[in-house]
Amino acid sequence: MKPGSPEEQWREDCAPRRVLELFSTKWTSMVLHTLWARHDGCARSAALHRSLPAISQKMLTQTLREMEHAGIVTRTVHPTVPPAVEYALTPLGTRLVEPIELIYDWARSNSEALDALQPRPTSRRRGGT
Amino acid sequence: MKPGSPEEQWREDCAPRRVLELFSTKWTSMVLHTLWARHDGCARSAALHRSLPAISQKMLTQTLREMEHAGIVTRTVHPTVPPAVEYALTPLGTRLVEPIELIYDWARSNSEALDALQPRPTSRRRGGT
DNA sequence: CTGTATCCGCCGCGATACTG
DNA sequence: CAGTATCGCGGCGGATACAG
Repeated sequence: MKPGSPEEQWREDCAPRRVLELFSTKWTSMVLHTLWARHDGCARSAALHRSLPAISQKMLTQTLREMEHAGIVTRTVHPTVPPAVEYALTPLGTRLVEPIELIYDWARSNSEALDALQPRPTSRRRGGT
Repeated sequence: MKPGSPEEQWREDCAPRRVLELFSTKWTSMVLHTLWARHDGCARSAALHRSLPAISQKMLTQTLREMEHAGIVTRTVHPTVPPAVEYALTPLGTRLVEPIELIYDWARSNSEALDALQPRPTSRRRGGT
């Protein structure tokens, strides 16, 4: 235990926080999982989009850009026409996949227990009767 | 690979999505980590608050409630005066800690690489000059 | 000590339209 | 095909005040 630095580890700019922020956005983990599980770590934008139809073009690009910036994917532009852009997991990103997959495994292993819970009393309606 | 269910696994109400939503809120992972790493899986509200001074009372309660609802912590009210409320990790929650800790480990192992990246070109300012 | 209620700013994210 | 710009809404989350 470090008596002098109880919570200093939670500075906004520390590595853990930076990573957590990645996953605080809606699509990061799904894009990461999809890229890895369904595209073997390398896919074009359109292919990813087909695997994740629910994501908007805007958020797909934005999410991938943040991931690129975090060093977990690379972005390669092939100067063809029409242009083709390929996203590939970096070794760093591949190592990040493992814990993410564990979370998915956890969720699936306990889906019964999770389903037994009420839908979600979260977010109360203001004008609710 | 399941050719017939390309993205049906991403229904809003499936277990993986439900879990991801937990971590899409700002404090869940930090509360989980803190409860486990600094309080041995069991702590009173005030103690947690002391370990995470940056969180507001409101968000601490709200986050813990969502975690309770997800079955990863229990909430025990001791009818004393003043009241004491104790939050404890469930076995389910304890198993969820592992992948979370791996993410922290990943972040710490690669903090150098992460630090080498630009601050964050994310979130562009709208009215920027 | 623990928790709820209210107000409110900020920004994540979707929809749409447009560029190369 | 890939990406950007813009608009608008919903809701996360902080501050504050109050209750048991």
